[in-house]
Amino acid sequence: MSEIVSKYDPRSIEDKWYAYWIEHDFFGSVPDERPSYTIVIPPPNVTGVLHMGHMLNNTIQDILTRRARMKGFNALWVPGTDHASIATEAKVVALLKEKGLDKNKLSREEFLEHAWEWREKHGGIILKQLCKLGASCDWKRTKFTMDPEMSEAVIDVFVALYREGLIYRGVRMVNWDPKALTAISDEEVIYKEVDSKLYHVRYKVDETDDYVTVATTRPETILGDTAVCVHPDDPRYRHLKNRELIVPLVDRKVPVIFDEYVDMTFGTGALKVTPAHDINDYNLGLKYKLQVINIFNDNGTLNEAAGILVGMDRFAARDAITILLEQAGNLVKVEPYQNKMGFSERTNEVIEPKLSMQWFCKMDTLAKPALEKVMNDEIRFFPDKFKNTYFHWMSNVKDWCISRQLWWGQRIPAYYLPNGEFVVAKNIDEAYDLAREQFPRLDFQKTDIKQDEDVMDTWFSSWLWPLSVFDGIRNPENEDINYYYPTAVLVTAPEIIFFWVARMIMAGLKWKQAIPFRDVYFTGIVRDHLHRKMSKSLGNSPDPLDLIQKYGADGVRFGMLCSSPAGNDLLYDENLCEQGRNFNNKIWNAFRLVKGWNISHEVEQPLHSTTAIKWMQQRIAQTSTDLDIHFEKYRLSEALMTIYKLIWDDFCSCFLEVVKPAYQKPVDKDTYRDVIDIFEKLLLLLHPFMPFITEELWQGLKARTIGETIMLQPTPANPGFSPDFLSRFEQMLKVVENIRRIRATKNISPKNALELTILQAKDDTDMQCSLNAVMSKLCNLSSIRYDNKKSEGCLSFILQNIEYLIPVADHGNREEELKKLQAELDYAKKFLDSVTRKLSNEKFVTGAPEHVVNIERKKQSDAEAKIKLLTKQIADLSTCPSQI
RNA sequence: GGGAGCUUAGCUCAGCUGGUUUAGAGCAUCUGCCUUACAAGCAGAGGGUCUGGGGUUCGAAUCCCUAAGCUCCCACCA
Repeated sequence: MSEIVSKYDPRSIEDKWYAYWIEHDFFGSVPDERPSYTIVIPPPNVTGVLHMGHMLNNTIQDILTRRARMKGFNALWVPGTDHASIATEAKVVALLKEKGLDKNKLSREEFLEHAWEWREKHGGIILKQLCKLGASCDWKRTKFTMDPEMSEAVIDVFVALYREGLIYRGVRMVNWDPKALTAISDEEVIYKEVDSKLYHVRYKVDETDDYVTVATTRPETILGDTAVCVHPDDPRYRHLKNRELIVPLVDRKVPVIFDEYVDMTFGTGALKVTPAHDINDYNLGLKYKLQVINIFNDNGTLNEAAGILVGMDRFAARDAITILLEQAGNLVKVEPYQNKMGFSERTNEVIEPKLSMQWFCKMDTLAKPALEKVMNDEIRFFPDKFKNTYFHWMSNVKDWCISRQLWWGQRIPAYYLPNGEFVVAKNIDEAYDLAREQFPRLDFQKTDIKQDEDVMDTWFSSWLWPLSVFDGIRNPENEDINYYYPTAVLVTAPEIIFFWVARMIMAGLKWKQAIPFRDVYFTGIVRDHLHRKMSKSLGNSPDPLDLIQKYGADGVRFGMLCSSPAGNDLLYDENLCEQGRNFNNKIWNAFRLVKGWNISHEVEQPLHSTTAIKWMQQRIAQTSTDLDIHFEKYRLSEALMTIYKLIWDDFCSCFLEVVKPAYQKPVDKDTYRDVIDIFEKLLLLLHPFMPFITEELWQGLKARTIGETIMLQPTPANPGFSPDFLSRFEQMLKVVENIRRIRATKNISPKNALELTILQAKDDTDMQCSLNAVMSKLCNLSSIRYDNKKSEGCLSFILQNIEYLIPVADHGNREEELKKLQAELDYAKKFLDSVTRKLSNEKFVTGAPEHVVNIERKKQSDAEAKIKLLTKQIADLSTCPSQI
């Protein structure tokens, strides 16, 4: 125990306990008889550095894991990182550039060496940062999506799916990233609204002096035009049947085609067709067998096929072409135009639709069962509104482009023979054997076989994650996979519901015939208090490690969780962490108080303590029940708030105030024992949310032996509670409040004892005596008297139709008192009115259920009684000319 | 263009199948206190016609319609 001071200092404590937990392997898990509770981490990119989104996401996972552990599950949280092909490769390329190295001048092997070196050096940063947060991952099980056995599983899956016909190779229009020089999937394209221009360009009709004007946002693609399309019903263009047009600048003759695809109302109703550079044009090209002219190099510059401006970048070419068109008199007009453009998620480069040979994974047969499992709630989404999103996407799912023109990743296991034929196999040896078998007449050596240059999409390894971390692909019946799978819950962001969540469900059903997780908890986006997304470029994202340094991991965890129901964005404000830190401090000081007491074996346990202990125990039992419900529904912030109030309001503000001994007096041993016991239970309930301070105090509360930890204690047993007792206690606290209000308004020091008179027949039941004892302690009452008539010189209040009197020397302003009473009376009358109106409505009395009517009747009689009392008070006060 | 969701106190949010709701919480605010655990605190107080308008019902924050504002997702409109 460090020196006890009034300010809690997490820094001296957190690292110590984390090291202790690691040392004793408390996070570790191996299969046993207990039920399993598994979470696999959404693997952060190896390039990643901890940001606020990770903080939120991983705090939630840690809370769920720790809670499950204490609930008697064999809980396992599997950590790991993702190789993130594009992001990492871009990073390594940039780093090499700094060193004066050009990726293109390196061999594949050389580049990969650099990449691995980079990942050895920097790849684990984010996981170390998670330790600071208190993450209770089983680090011995840390996986990386490019670990040899993980990669092997990916290759196995590719080969198997290929043999089943679910993976195929084909020429398609793909989203090309001219900066990263790779195709990317539809999900990696982000569409943004941009201000651009609509260019109206005229094409000469061959063998006439006529012109046709088309509207385009991309005049540079004119160089690749191979047709102009108009609507068959468009009267403006009927005369163009069988005509040809001349493409400006390149003087190519192209046909006019007629297709209903064209929107007659847009622009001039004539559409230029560039099959190589637009998906719709491509489709038209297929339909009308148009020539396909690719005018771009992979890096987005014009190639030889463009004919002019060769080598110029596509955007520079746009300006150049515009000028050329204008000079030739073919630019009719240019107007401002808003349209959506696709950008690469990774490089933010404008996507270029490009025709290329790629590998695809067929989705429809995989998607169908995966859709069902969510729609029938076998997999539950929290919040469930994401079911709609999921349904929509899964019902219209398109094939997945899984090849990437990169080096960092699992290389496509397709092997090409010199003549262009290929086989798909796990490795070169198998490929060779297979090729021999399939092409017996071909003459080739093993060294003639060349593996495909491309790697697979990162998500093609991540979709296997819940299986592959347990080696469930290569070894489908091993002990781990059968014990830990399906996992309990996936905690992730809604942005990757298609990238990842949907595909994991498909993979789980395909390879293990079972769902990968029972629940999915979608976190929101972390925003600043101005509702702006936290981002590097805005500079509004605090460094989580700085926050931990300032407020402690427990404080930050509190801040993250305090206001973030599933699916809701978290409006982060440093103020929340401050609240968390204050809470730490509050608990810390409660601990100081209790541990500072002298214990006496002679003193009897006072009645007020006995009563308060009984109450506190029952409040804990009641709260435990609430917590179970909150956790079941993933209402984590509500769960935290529930404990927060239990500790701050009930335990500190009320309970400790009752049981704490008078100044410099000792506490009796029974009370001490029970207080420690109660404190311990509270720490257990709080532990999943604030692991460090709870461990520190739990260790200090009683003598513990090395190797003990709060982490592995079971949550407190729930002995049940009496709602009647709790509500009586609650009412007593209302009396306390009123007495305090009188003290506050009349400036009566808490040191001056007061006499309380209750206008009621004497109640000396055990229960009432107990409650009175507590009340006396909390309000510093010298006596509690029962009477049937009012004495002079008192201030009074009414609760539950019982009048309470406190004698007060300074009687204060009678007018003011009258005014207050009158206001209270008015309120009561109005209330009675509304109740009476309800009750005199025959339809209500006959229509409403009996218990509802009874409630109203009770309200009515209570209100009547209250009015009577208030009226009497007012009469007393105004007839008595000068009280006291 | 299609779809989903949101709008309750200054802020962030609860409010489950309509009925102990003339609406709760935390934070913030205000007042009084450096009271012998804690000023990162204690005690007390104020604050909302539940976005507007209609409707259903004995009864609506809750269900329906409608208007406005905001947010997100999906889609190949040049």
